[in-house]
Amino acid sequence: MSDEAGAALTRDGTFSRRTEVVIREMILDGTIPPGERLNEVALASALGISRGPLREAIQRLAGEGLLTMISHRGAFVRTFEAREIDELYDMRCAYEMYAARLICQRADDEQLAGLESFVADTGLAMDDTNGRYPPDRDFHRRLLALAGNATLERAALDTQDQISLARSMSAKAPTRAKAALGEHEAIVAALRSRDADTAVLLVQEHLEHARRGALAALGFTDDPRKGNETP
Amino acid sequence: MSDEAGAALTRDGTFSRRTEVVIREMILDGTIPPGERLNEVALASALGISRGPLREAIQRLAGEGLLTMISHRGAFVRTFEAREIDELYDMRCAYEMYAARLICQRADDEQLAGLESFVADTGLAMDDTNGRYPPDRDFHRRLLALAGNATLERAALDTQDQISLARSMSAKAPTRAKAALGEHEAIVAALRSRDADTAVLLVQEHLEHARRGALAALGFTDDPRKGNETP
DNA sequence: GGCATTTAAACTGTTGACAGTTGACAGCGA
DNA sequence: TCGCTGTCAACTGTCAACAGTTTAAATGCC
Repeated sequence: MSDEAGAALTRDGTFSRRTEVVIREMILDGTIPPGERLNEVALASALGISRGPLREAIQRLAGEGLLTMISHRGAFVRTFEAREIDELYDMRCAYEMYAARLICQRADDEQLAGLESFVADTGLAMDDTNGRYPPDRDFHRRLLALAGNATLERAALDTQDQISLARSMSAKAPTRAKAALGEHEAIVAALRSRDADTAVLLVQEHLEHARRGALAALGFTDDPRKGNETP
Repeated sequence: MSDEAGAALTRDGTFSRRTEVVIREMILDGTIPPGERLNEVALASALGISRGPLREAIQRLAGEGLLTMISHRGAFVRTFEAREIDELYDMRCAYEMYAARLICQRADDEQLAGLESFVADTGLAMDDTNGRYPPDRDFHRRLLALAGNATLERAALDTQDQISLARSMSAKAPTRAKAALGEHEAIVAALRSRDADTAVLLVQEHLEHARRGALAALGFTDDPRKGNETP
């Protein structure tokens, strides 16, 4: 990333796959902001490859929901309507609520202890974060990993990436760091006592809070299921 | 589909997109069975196009989980281990359990009445189906549509397609048609009375039955979370 | 005859060039 | 000045050919 673009894909593998990860990083970095078009000839020459493998990488990223493709007009970094963000949070709910259920069945105590100490450590480190809470993402990643379902984990991480991209449309940060930490602690406690119903409920409530925070930060004040308004 | 391959993509749109739907149909049809390789030059010439747009279609289908790509070896119609099928049923559970919850909140009585009459009609039509129950797929499609979340619906349908492909690895049909019908009726009843918790539970049980039936039909007898065995 | 090694065919990954489309700009007319 | 039209540059969609890898046959050796 700090390298020049052309040198960024000198490792092994096909150009197509390396290009995919480079562009994904550029999108999630903000190097290419939402709404911006990917000029194929410019991007290909910047990456030192031809348009063929670049286009293949673009197809895959579009399938992941990070790019929007319009016929004869090109690929654009995806932008999100309020409705779409709301739907993505539904997805997160579906994934993580079920993951919590799986964890109660499958995860061993050692794994849960690891998650618990992670929450404790990040709680100590969090003092003057001005409402930001960077470990939140990692907490959810670890949670999903403990469910022991690689398919579910990947799908959920893709959804996380889309939400992350959507949030990058606004510079406003969430302001509920301490609340989020407390909710994480409560979720872990429920998991440790293998209380699936409580864990699922706590995950749902936690994500509902996150949903409202995200929609507010992006300036979507109304109910996204009614009408749309741009910030 | 009944046309020759070359004439199958004469409608409007780009070659790449038309090729994508043609190949998806060929995979789900069984025209190209699981495990078979897609020979790019042969397939491209059969479709009357060049390898470029074909490869782009392949990338997208791989992203959907219908193809497996191996570097320098090509794209293969996906095959599934017991573990992967088990994971896919987890996904279905996550999607449809949450969909049931959303339906209880959002769907209006008219929509639920439509679903109810669909179940009633297919129940009457089902007499001598020898254990097969074709409307099952449509029931779940309708259920997902009523959740009012296009993102969730598409993801769930993709998972359905993957499961359908996995089941095509075996000719054995499920033998629980009447049980499935009864479970559908119970689910609809819970939805109509807006009893979210019951609906979610019934969906989960229904899908657990389907999971066991699928794994048994495919010859996976052991717990897929332990070891693997091929039928 | 069976097995390792070599060789050639087949196929994928990549490239550069061509063709059709889109969007913008200049020019014309009201 | 505003709107319409025709033209043009830029870009995407597509193609055919080249290069490197894999697979399979063919050869040689034990």
